[in-house]
Amino acid sequence: MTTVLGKRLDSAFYQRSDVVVLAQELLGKVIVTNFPEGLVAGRIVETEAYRAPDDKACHAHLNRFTERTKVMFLAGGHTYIYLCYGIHHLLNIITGSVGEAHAILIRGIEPIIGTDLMLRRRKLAKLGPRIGAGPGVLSQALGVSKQQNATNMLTEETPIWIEDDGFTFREIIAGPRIGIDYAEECADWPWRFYVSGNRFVSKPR
DNA sequence: GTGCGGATGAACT
DNA sequence: GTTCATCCGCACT
Repeated sequence: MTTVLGKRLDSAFYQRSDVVVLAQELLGKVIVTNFPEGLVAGRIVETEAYRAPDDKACHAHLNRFTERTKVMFLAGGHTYIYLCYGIHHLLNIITGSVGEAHAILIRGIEPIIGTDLMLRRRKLAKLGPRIGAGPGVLSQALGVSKQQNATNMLTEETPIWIEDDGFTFREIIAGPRIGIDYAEECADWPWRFYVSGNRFVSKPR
């Protein structure tokens, strides 16, 4: 099983049921993609937790089961990637056991490996926040799209996986999630987590 | 079959 | 601060 900096996160990590804790623990982990054009890796600096069935912002609120949400009910360790605003592919990590439709949205990454390829994919000349700050741009930098939806990152060779290299950030900040005003009282839940002072954290509108 | 709006980003003013 | 690109999922007929 290919790794580049540490060991891959395993089922024991992904399949715990507290998605809000896991969203915090994902900060500092390294997300890797390996496509024919090259391998790239970035450290996760911003996440959001989405929990079924009680969270109104979660696509699987009340365990709603549709063609789109069915992958959320798979075992922790699968990807959930969907198209938002008809343009942006948003990358989520499914957590919990089979039937628990929890997801963690990756919202910010700090490039570590393959920065040049990420810059090319983003059509940028030099390194800056626009390479990885925001859920849409980070998917573009990593080269992921809906085609990688439902990837099981626990199997042998996958185009996308997450590693733990032992690194942890010191100061984590919690705040309300972005872009979910419709979610009523759930809109205020402080389930967005980010690294204090890191420039690859997205900016609220 | 149709209509609405969204877990956004970029380019404007 | 505002506008717009762009399209699928979902609810409803």
